[in-house]
Amino acid sequence: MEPLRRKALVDAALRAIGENGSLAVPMAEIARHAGVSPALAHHYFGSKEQLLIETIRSLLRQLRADAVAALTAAQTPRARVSAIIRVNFQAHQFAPETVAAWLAFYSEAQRSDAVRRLLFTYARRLRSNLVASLKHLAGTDDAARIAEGVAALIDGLYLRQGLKSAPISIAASQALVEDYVSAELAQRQARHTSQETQA
Amino acid sequence: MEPLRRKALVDAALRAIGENGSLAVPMAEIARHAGVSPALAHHYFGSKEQLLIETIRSLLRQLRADAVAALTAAQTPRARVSAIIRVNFQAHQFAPETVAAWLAFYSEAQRSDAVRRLLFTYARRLRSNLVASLKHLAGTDDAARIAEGVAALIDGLYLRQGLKSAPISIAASQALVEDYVSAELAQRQARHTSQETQA
DNA sequence: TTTTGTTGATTGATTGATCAATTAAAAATA
DNA sequence: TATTTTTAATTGATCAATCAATCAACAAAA
Repeated sequence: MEPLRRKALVDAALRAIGENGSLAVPMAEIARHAGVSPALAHHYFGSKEQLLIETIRSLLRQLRADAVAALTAAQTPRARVSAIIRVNFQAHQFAPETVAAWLAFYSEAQRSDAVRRLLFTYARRLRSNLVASLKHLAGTDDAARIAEGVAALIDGLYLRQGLKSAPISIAASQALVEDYVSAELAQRQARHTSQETQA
Repeated sequence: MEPLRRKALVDAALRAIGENGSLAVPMAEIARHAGVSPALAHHYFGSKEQLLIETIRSLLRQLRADAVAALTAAQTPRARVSAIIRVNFQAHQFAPETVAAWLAFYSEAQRSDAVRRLLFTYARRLRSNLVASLKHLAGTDDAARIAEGVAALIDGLYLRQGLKSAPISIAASQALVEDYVSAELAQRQARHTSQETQA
């Protein structure tokens, strides 16, 4: 029973948080979503905070699995970059409830060290993956800079999607990031070429 | 007394929210920051929600004033774009307490229509200002796309700053956005030139 | 019988909001 | 000016609601 209940409660927490747009959703509501009593949620997770942390872990685990799969399929460095971008814009990542949950977690990171560590670890891995691929396409400095830009763009587009007043679609958001990478690489290419011309 | 108290309470709310990283800060703590009793805060604002809304209004008002000043000083379209970017990266906008408050407000926008409307209005004005200037430098479609990119970049860099695990400085963040604009405009220029060559 | 799963009832703490009471300031009146 | 009256400012005390957490009790399975 235990693994079943744990999964059901984690899924229920994500759903409840998404619906509510806040981590301040009562344990009772989460438990109701999972079809159990509030007492049982405490029995298995000990505290609300622990359940929330497990919920974030579950989100990140899924994201990582998707990323690994996408990266394995990609053959060239440029394709790897696109794969990373694509994973972050996957449909279920952009589902309103998921976006709402992410936003709530980011906000919570300001108070909880544990949550901050989790999000930080994810951010580092994302950057690391991006830099590794970009290094084949640009110098170390440019790779780091572009990686930071891509990560910020993804976060920003995510945030704006969360406001629902989104002026652009998911596909357009993804295209915007792709375009950023292309423009930056092209600009670097041009700089490089002009330097050779000058020399 | 009334205007004095209102201002003191709004400032106190911003500070308390920033310190706490959440809108869930008790009215009593906000009142304490302002040196008055909790009852007085209710007396002047009626409810906690109203005080929070006035607090956001105050933030947006300041930002708008800064933007107007910066835009007035800028002479060329490109300088206007830089001015808008610069204002958003002003030191006091990046103060930890301000970033924390912004994040909390974004999260709150998912629940409160009033808050969402306020943030949406600000986002629309930012976009409008950007597009107006960019139209002098690129076509309508490109202008809209680049404006969205700039806005998303600003939001994303802001978000990442909020996690404190910021790998890059404020100046570097600002430079990154500037570079995005330059790269996009250069890419457009290149596309345009090659088309002429082909023709 | 022992272990595991499960819940209803309850508790203790937090907190937004209210209100009667108090003080201080201002206005009106003598 | 002095006195009374009215208005504004302010607070301590308290209420009512919410909620995480606990626990004793019960059911089911091993």
